[in-house]
Amino acid sequence: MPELPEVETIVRALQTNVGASIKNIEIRRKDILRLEEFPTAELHGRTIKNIRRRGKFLIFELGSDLNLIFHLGMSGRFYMQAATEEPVEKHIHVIMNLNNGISLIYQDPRRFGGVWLVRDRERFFSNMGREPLSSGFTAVYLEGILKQRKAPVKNLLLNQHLISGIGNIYADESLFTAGIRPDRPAASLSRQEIKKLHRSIRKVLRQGIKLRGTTFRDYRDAFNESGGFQDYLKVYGRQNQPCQQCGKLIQRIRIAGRSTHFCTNCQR
DNA sequence: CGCTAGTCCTGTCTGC
DNA sequence: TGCAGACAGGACTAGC
Repeated sequence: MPELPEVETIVRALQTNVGASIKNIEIRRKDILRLEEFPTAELHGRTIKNIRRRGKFLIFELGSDLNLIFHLGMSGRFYMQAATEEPVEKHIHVIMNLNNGISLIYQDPRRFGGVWLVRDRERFFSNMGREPLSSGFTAVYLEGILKQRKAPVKNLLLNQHLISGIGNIYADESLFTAGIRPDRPAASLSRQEIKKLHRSIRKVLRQGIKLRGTTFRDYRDAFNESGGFQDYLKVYGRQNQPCQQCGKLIQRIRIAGRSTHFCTNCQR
């Protein structure tokens, strides 16, 4: 469920724990661990040097040689609570108790997410596409991704090896803002359209972050609170409702197995 | 190599 | 109220 703006929101809230150290870590479900070797003993006593995001991944830097990395999948949550509070909810898989009295809780009912313990962070992320809000994500880079490819443009926006962090909601919203149908073959976009799409992606993601993410169903931030961007969605989840720009009913189709929302009049 | 369909899992909502 | 079926902010993979 969480895409770039949601993970970014969580990371920013967790920053208050930088400098704290890990008293202990409780792994309640082993199958959420994505590595055969997962030496939890190495985590004890480690100081959290930094907390950051890469794409949809949440990274705890525990020194120059160790990173604890989470992916929230479709249904994952990551939140803080006082260590004195009992973790009562279902599907809590990891609890990290810090020496500042805070417990960090990782919860994921569907278990599409995962946890990694990674020494070489560069290598772990070597196959990932550029960050859409970084200076490296230019219109020229986007053009390079889209040209010569006949897959629907939306598929390519969702491909984490090409661009990191965009998911189903922000793909649909970016394409609406750009006025481009999601099922257009990528190679059919003109240079002007690519420029518009590039600007739209950045604009929509920035707005998503500013409003602290989208709570469409069950996303919650690190304080277990809802986001605000759901009130500003133009197409996602608005099938059969009138387009706010032209009044035509928003359509829902299926692209690459994902439900896809767009306006047949405003997007061409 | 590019692309699509199928798969993993639990919870929730809709319609009969 | 029960129950079946569809669907969900993701991402691998097998196979064409």
